Amino acid sequence: MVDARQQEMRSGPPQSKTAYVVDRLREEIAAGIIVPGGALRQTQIAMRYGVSPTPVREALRILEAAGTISYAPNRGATVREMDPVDGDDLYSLRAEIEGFACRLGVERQDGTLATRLEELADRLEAEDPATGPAQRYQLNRDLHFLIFDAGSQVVSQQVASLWEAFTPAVTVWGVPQIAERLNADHRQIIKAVRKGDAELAGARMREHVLNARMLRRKYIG
Amino acid sequence: MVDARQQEMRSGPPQSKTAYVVDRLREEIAAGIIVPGGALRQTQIAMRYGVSPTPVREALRILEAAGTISYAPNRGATVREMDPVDGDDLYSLRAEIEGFACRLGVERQDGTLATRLEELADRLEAEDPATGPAQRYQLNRDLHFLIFDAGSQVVSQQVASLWEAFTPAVTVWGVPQIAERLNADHRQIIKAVRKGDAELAGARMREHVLNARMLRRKYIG
DNA sequence: CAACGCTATATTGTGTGCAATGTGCGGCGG
DNA sequence: CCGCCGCACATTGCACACAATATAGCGTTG
Repeated sequence: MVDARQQEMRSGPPQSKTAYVVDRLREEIAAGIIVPGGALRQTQIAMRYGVSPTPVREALRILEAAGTISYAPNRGATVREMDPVDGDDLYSLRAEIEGFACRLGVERQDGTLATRLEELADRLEAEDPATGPAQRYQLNRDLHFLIFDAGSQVVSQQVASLWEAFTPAVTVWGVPQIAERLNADHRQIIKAVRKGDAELAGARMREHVLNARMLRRKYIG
Repeated sequence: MVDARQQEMRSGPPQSKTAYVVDRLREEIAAGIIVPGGALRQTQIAMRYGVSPTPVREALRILEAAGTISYAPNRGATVREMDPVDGDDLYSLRAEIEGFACRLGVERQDGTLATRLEELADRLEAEDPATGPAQRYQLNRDLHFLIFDAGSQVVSQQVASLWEAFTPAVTVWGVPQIAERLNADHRQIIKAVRKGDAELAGARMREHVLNARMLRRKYIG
């Protein structure tokens, strides 16, 4: 047993090795340690994480179903690479879906939502830029799903599945100009949430995602 | 080896047993042979389909990621049951997504789309009601994805993943009044496709799905 | 009599071995 | 010298055996 694994699994309830491998692979893909197009050899991954190939295979199936990796029968898995057009399309789709999910969330919110969002936005803006994009990405994600979860679990899950197909998007939070703009968007959305104006919040969320699409094109290419 | 399996696998290129099990489970869930809430015992399924538990486990992971079944650690999988509110929410989400996907498809279509759609609509309306809803459901699905695939592969895949979470919806095609109305909707959408009016087609697709939601509530819910 | 704990059983979770499949290199023939 | 065939290796796919975990039923005890 490798130390790293026990470290990781110490916190929280004991999870299955399959779940553990899924998490680790997601992390490493998001962090760019495993590059798009790179082959994922199951025996190699198994040794790397100190587990047998069986849970690795299950993890790969899960990631494939989520769209994070692509799978060729008898030839193994590779990290999915996305051409720019597809990336734009996925952002457009996100804009539509998250606009809707946000509307639903604001319609059905209890009174505490806006306050909890502000707290998250504070922490997000306070993040030290030196810590890398991963932290900010995670906080951003939490912020979005705080709204969606207030609406409908099933809808929120579907949005989550869309984000899975999209892990490389972490990188946008590495560009200060982008982060600044997206944070400003968040504040506008939260204002609408506080007013309880679901239509407005939804529309702003939609614009927010379209902004992210535009900014990514502009600064990252 | 059970005959049934060889029968099934004879057509087309040899697929993995995991894929085979996924297909079979989907079928049986869609057909109502495996009822929502029903437990899915992996050893039982393995024997039933003449494979070992290993590919069954992988299939269950895939279906779980797709949202078709839900999974409790150490306690096994059950066919996901959807309460009416969640069903409505999912239809609403589908309306937004498919409206967008349809817009995209019509914008990017080549000249043959409308004709191919009409052909499918003809076959769908010609279906003998006695053959049960599964055939019509499948044709309906083909019709929808013919449009979506004309737009963006990645978007279409995301729509597909949403349909997966939704297999029990087959039943709507068992009610003649519903089928009739949905067929009429299709014709209206196809008219807009033929005109190349992406906005209109998208709006009609959106309405079409909202109609399905309403009809399901009225005749089934 | 009720509630608790324990044990027996069923089911899932993981590791390991081997078969099936695909890939790349080296030799053979043109 | 170039192309093709076939063999050896690497990798995936599947089956099976065993370990870990949850559940149900029974007996015991307050």
